[in-house]
Amino acid sequence: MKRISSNDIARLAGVSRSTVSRVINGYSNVPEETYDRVMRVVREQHYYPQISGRQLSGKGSNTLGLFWVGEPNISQAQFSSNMFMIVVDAAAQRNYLTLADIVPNLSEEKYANHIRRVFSEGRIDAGIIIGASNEEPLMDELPEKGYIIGIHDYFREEDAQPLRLSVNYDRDTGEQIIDYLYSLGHRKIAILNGDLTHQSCLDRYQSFIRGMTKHNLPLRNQWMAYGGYHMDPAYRGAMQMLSACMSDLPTAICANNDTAARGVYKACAELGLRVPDDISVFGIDDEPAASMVIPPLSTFAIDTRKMFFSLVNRVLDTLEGKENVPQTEFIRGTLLPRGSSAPPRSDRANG
Amino acid sequence: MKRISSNDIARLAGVSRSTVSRVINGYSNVPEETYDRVMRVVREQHYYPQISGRQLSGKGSNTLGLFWVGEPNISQAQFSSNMFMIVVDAAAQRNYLTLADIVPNLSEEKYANHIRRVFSEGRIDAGIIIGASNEEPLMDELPEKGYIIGIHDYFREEDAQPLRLSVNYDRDTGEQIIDYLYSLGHRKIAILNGDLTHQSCLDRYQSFIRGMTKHNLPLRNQWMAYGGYHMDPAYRGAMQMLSACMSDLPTAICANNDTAARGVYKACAELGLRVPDDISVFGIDDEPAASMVIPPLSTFAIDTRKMFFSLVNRVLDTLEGKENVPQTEFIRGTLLPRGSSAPPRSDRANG
DNA sequence: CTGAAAGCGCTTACAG
DNA sequence: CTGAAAGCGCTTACAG
Repeated sequence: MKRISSNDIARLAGVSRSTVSRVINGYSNVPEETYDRVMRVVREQHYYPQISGRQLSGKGSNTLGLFWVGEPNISQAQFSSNMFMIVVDAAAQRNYLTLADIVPNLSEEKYANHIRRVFSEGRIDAGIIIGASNEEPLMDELPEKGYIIGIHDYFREEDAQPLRLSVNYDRDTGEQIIDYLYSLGHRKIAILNGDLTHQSCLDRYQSFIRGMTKHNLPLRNQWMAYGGYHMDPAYRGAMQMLSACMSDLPTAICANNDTAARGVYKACAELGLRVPDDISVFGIDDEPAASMVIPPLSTFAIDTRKMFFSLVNRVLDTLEGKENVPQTEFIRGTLLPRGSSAPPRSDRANG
Repeated sequence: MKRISSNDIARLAGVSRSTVSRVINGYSNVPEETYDRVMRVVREQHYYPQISGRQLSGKGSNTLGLFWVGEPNISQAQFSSNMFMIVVDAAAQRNYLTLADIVPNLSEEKYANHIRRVFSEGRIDAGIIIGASNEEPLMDELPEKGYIIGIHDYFREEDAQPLRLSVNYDRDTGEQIIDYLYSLGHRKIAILNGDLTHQSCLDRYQSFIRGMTKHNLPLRNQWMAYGGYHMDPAYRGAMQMLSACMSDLPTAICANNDTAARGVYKACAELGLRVPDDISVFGIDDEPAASMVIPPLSTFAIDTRKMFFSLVNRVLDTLEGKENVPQTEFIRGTLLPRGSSAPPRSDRANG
């Protein structure tokens, strides 16, 4: 497979490589006649300059990195699996290609090196990172080295870094859910947390607490547990929590996301607790399945597309030298009550 | 951001760039002592050679292209959205990065050029293509130009092309579904097709016909319609078909995939037809929601992961010069009856 | 075993 | 307006 080079185009068009380059890059100092002559040959030959040559002479790669930190097999978490395509789409709309890589974690040096390598080899102009914990040192190192990164779900108020951008979830998600459950009459509410080193989980947890405190609701240890992001850990967390307090059950339980809420459904079914008759269940995300489960899951809808378009656009703005690009943005979600939440039984009996 | 070059490493290690290159590339003719000295500096400096330099001197990019042809907003079709991540994962397992791009279609020259450009610029060593129709001329042009491509759901028996690989679905999917429905007692079966220029849809359609013919079942025009891949077109297709033959309804309806089957659910609900009491419904794919809808959807489970691992591995094998790599593979699926299919009412009344 | 040199395909001051 | 030349960061025959 012999590739055509700018030399071939130059020869065919009867000009020098310099001129070919000027035409390709749309420089102004080329007379129309020359431009047309060169451009015709370029089109005829389907010529596109080798990116390696371009890059070596100082141009960018027009490529956005996308690093997924975590399990690649996310069939259970439908919500996450869309993120990939949304980032590619957002980048494509600005004429960037997306170079994607998956690493299981960042704590092992070899995986962190994976990311260092992609930046260092000059394959990408900037990177999007999904799944990094808020304490990940690489998120300091990369921007310090001069690389522009955009991190999903990451917030560091104290030390801003001009080259580190992020996008975040509503910080009062938990409070909004508690407010709603409170308005239904719930006073005994349980929380199933995610991984608190992730900003959103911490925010949600704190915001649940804020809501509970505001309404003077009891914060009981046995009504708090780890549930994670997937069905299995949430199922186990809910089983353990609920079976330990069968004599004094909460009337509602809030999971860290919809997939975890489905784990709660499973635990409830197994313990003979009906949703929402015996216990109300809330998720977060509004993943496609949320409206299809029985009963339809009450949740807090997240606009993933909006989140990643905001992040990608701000990263590319920064890369292209735009000034005053906001470093982070909190994308507001929407409370979306469905059949899985109802007034607690005692209330309904009374009213 | 000043990057370190092989020159810097050479200087720090007291050798020439040639030797640095030999060490980096693991050539055998380097004494251990030299190797260690250079490698220590490489590690200390977190040095990774610029790919543009490497590529220009004739090395590959270690990158696999991934081209998605179609709607980027696939929130409705959960099944497809996993494909992206699976390809990235499969490539990562073989130490390739994945360069992804989305184009709405291939019939417009500008989008076809998008793909030509990515290959031509030397960004990728080979490419995976999802969503190309079986008649797409670009699928001939690319391998003829010397590019290795792996196409999802593409089959051309007549003219094989050594550089064109593909992965395909079961060719008797439809027949297996018909066999099962027949065994339940169904004799009046309707089909909702997808886009017949896509190999799988054509295969499914032909295989439905084969099954119907085998069992001497009637092939009626009014029991065949276009339903596509998404809820809306399937809903419309089912509405139109069913409302046109209310006096002589089919007892079962087969959709082209699970998402389309959910459109059929919606149409049935609207027409007052109960699933499966009045009509059985079958999907294909076994997407996550299939087991969650009410009633749980009978379907034909596809192992997407297996499909794409087969495709990616064969493409990379071919790229790496392996001999006798199979050009295509048909990945068998599994019939998965659930609550949405049952014997037709007349049978149950009788039996 | 190892260095000096050529070459890969571009872009961009520089000179005219 | 345009060409010749230098330079980007690698790898790889070639010589020694």
